[in-house]
Amino acid sequence: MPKQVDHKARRRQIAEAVTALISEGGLEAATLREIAARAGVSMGAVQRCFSTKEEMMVFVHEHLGELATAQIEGRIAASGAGDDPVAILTETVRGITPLTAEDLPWTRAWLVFAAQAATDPRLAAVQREANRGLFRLLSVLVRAGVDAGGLRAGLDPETTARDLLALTDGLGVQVLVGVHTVATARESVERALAALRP
Amino acid sequence: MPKQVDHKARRRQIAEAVTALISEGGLEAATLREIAARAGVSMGAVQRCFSTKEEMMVFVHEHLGELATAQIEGRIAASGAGDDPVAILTETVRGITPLTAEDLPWTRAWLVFAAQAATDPRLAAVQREANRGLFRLLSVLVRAGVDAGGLRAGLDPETTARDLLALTDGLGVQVLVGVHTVATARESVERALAALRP
DNA sequence: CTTTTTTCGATGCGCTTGTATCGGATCATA
DNA sequence: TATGATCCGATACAAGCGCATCGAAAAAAG
Repeated sequence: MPKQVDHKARRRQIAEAVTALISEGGLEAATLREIAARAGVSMGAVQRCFSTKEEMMVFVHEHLGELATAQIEGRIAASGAGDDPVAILTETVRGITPLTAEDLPWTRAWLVFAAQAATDPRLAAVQREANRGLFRLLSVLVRAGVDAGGLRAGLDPETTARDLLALTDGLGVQVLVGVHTVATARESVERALAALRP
Repeated sequence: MPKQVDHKARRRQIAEAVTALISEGGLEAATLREIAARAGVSMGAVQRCFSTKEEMMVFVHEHLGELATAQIEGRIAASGAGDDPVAILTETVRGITPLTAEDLPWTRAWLVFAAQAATDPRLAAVQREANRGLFRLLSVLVRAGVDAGGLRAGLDPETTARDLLALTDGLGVQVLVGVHTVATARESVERALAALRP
């Protein structure tokens, strides 16, 4: 048997390089040569991990989604939410909102991918599925929260979930554009969450 | 004197071609050759209107902003709002929200430009100024509405304006991604506006 | 009708991109 | 240690990009 390399790890490593490049200089800055240089590997290594660039972009998109999921789960665990649906909902919403300056890089990358997905059918499928998954999660949490009495009665789960997603996405855009700051975004999302409680 | 062409009109014509191409295939679809073909002129004509492509993109960005302004003013005039700040606020917010399927093309183009502005300092200045203008307008309208009694007392003008902008931007993203539809976006924005009234 | 100035459409150029190719280095196995 | 499959890094290549150039066409002025 010949030399063995950890493909999974390498793909992640490359995905992080792509994310960093995109958040700094947009899609056009993410060329194969720049990606290889940033990831610290050769161009040939990148080509062996992804047979085409489109396949790479799909993977990066999915990887970004997984990072978001990890961030959310980390928040839930760290907050000791247990199985309180309201606490889980709170941390989930916080996890997808730019709350500090450290969140700006992935927020920029997320915006670029969202724009790309709006005009590219293949990425649209990935983005759509990720967003629908988030939508379903929030719906379930809102319904459970209402049933448990932690949220206002009469709250429609799906409407509430949709509006929460719209708010966090909008905050992301507005923070990047400079109308909102991370501080006002934080206040805004806390106010929206507080308004759901009885 | 030699042949004369209407540069202003041509620039608008090219800007509309660029917007259409971007809303169909993203930034990468907007090459000089495609733009010229779509606008029905030669590549040389495009080059005489804009000395560089970046200058063209800035103009297109500004043009998109002017279209939005025109759409808002058209709504205000058509609704017979007069000088009622609440009615003007309502039509302004509606004007920047994707309410029907016809709004999807410019929503896509707007998202692409927002993403581009997040990573390109020159476009960022344009986008930032446009958004701040909108923010100031909404702030003034909210303050006037509160003073006139058409909006809830105790409403902070700047906070309310920021949140309205975040909502409309978020609705744009979510509609394009497929979580919201134009119908639910319409309901959502009307609900948000209704919540401001006393 | 001639002249002159601007616009037009086309072509060429240098550059960068994504992808394909290939000899040599590398390491588990026999 | 010899072997042979696998990975590496560099280079080659075609395509497409934005931009520059140039002769021909067109129209107002003499």
